[in-house]
Amino acid sequence: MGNESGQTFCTNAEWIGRAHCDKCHIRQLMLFSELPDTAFHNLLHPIDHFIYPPGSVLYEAGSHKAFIYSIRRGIVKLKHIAEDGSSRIVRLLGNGAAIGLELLDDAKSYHHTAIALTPVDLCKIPVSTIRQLESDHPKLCIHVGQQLQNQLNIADQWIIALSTGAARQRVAQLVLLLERFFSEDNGAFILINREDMAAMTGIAIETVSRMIAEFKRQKILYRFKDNYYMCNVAALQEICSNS
Amino acid sequence: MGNESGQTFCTNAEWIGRAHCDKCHIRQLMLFSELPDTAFHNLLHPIDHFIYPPGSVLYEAGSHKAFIYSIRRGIVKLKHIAEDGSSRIVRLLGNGAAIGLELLDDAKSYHHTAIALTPVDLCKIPVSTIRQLESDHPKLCIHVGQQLQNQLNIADQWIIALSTGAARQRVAQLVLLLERFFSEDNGAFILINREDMAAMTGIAIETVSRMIAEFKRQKILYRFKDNYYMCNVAALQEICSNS
DNA sequence: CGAGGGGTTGACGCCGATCAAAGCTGGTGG
DNA sequence: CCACCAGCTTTGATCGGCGTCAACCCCTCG
Repeated sequence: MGNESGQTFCTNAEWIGRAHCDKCHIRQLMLFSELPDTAFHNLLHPIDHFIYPPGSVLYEAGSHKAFIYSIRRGIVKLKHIAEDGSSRIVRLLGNGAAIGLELLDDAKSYHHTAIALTPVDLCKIPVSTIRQLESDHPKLCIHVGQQLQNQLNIADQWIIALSTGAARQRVAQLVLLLERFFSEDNGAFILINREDMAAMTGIAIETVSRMIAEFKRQKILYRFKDNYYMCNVAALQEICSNS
Repeated sequence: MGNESGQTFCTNAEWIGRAHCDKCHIRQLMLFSELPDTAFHNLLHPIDHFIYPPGSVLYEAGSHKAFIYSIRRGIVKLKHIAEDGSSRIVRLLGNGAAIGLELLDDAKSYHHTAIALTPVDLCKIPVSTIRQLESDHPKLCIHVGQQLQNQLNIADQWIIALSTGAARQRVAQLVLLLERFFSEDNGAFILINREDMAAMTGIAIETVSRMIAEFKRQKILYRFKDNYYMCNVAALQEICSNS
């Protein structure tokens, strides 16, 4: 329902350069933690490092690329687009997450469309490179498993918290989720737009807007600076648990 | 919202015996496919084989057991129970699936309550045994990954198909799901009860009942024998795609 | 035969989808 | 610097769908 804003022109990623995993200062947070530095010499296909602006489409559902993406910094939404054009966001993923892992099993194509929600700093890893590293270092397999388990936990939460109950409760859960996962050091977080909120909760844009506006009027949610907001966690939890 | 029917008395599993994985005729379908027969000699803790009647609780969310379950035959529902007693089913799993895998990562406790929906034939595998096998046979790790990827796919479908759209569409999707995954050789499948359908789709029992009754009246869904039903797949798909 | 549990159906009221219109805000160009 | 515009958000009005409460049916089991 409605086009992805900016999708048409924002795919201009900035290439930062060849990735140097052996010197990566955040590797312990990423897919390749625990691999020795030497693992990255003599890779068949190189790993590249990019920064994508918000709105960039990293990949589209059904397309046949062959890359896994490891998110260094930023937020990516995984979206399902139905034939009738309506869309549903099934997951948000942030720092340290890996996306496109379905290629390692099904091999055919991506299951979702991945779009940058914020500026996204990531490494683009050829599937063949993953396979090479996996065969040299079986431990990598464990980390892939952890990534999957983590995404499964997120998916379950999505069902339980964002897809269950009345609209007010779902939106409250959504704000709590943004607060928990995406707030900066100061505790403030970006309020994503209403269209995305609607696609995350499965309710209409106008209803989402009404709920958010209501929270703002009640000072449960208030602007901190620019598009950064803060919220009253206890009040939101109260709303969620009200039958 | 209502007790689990039969939950109170049905936990009397029948112990079939010590599992002999090396002689298991369906091992290629299970978690341990591709492991050599010798892998199962000298296990620290034994693997047991059970049959649970419908309604049995395999484990409860938050409990601290230390077993993975590999389903040989039957259907298990994974359920989340909220503090207010309402519940949501997040997944159905059938032949060849492994449940309780979260113990391999988080280690603390189960994330859901697992309940047998049909008679369930399964093997109960101590976590320590999985770890032993994993360290001896890194390949097992790949199969755990496949299980997780598969469950992630199911969870995504749950969000997209069962938690999105109008009640009629969700129930149609649910019937299609039962038909696809759980029909027998003759194409018939068990119609689960309305309470479970409601917990799967997040809509009220009465509304589910109305939709199912409507499908029956329209002959889109009809009794085959006992509690086995068949359905008109094309008609249901039509209902799903009607905006 | 009665009791009880699940399924179905009816009545009613509210929540939320939809259509419509009016703010707001940031960006652009005169 | 201001006017204008486009896109997003908010708000209003309306109506249908669905949750809720309640009654009734059907089947099974004691």
